[in-house]
Amino acid sequence: MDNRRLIIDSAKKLFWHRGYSTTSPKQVMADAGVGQGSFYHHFPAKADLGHEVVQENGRDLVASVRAAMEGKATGRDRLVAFLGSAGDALGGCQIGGFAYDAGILAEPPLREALGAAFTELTDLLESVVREAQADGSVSAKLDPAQTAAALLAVVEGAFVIARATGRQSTADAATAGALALLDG
Amino acid sequence: MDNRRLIIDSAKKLFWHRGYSTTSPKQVMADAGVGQGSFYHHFPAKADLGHEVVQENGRDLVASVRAAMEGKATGRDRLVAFLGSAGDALGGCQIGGFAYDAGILAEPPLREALGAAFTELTDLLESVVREAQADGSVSAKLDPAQTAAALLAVVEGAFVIARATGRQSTADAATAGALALLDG
DNA sequence: GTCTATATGATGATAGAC
DNA sequence: GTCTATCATCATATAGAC
Repeated sequence: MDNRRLIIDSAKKLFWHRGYSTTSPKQVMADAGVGQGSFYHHFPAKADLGHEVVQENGRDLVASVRAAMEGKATGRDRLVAFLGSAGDALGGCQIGGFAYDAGILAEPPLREALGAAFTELTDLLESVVREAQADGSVSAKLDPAQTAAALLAVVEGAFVIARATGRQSTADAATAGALALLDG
Repeated sequence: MDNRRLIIDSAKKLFWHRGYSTTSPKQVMADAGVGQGSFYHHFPAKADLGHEVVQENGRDLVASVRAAMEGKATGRDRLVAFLGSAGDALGGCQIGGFAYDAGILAEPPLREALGAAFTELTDLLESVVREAQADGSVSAKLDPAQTAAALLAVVEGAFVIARATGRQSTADAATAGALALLDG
């Protein structure tokens, strides 16, 4: 119905799994089933679509992390739920791959949107670490900001390693190791 | 033989910092200071150069990790030295970015070389975790393979986060947090 | 808003002379 | 081994009709 929405949804999926620079407008049009005229009417330049996609994928990721944490009894359980984000790592992180995409980094608005998404995720995790320390499920000795950063890095790294090796089990090993350290 | 080396060295640097798919043969030629005739004489296709680069960057990374660990008194100190690999994260990991590059993943030989490099790093780290447990500098309760995978993931993730936010300090926070967990 | 036709430059090469 | 010329294809649009 709404071609603009069809374009964005296709681009979100394609930029996520195949990369921004390595996906052409033509591929997006084909996937969305819209013509060139429609595409360039809604997005004068590819970067305009990219900006929208980085923002939406960032929001989606934060929302899915919040959803995965919902209903968990302790702060530690919520952190465990976050580590589960790497449970299907072969497709790559919704936004992590953009950090290595020269086409994203070359465009200041896209770069800023990417940084903002990571900052929001870090802040969310830090607040959950504090909750976990408050309810006694995680050691009070840990620095909340650094612990949150480490957990986010483990998950992002797990995506990288899984894609590099082609084996999901390498991501699972990383998150299991991180959990053991957290509980240690 | 000299131009071949110049081409490889330029490509190693450019593919590392700017990505494989987003760097053209022409850019490599310009950086290396060689002409098209020379380039295609040594590397019939871009992927042939890419294969060489993935292998060399993998070997270089393993070698630099080994060098950083050398002379450290305990296994834990060697792991700390490895965490320091993310001390200059804004340029990206020598091989980590390839995991999100569609042009690398689409070529089986490049993909295999990438996976092999990660496997070698993981194996190296696992052996160091075992040494650390043997000398008492790291808890014997930890699973060596999972702990090694987690530490590698932290470092790879630190590169991703630093590039996404544009701030080295976000990588430093992640590795500091990981060290605290390891010592915890 | 969408269509088709057209334009410009880059990419990843190949051909043949030196 | 290296050079210059050439080439097909693709990426990224723009123009104007409907």
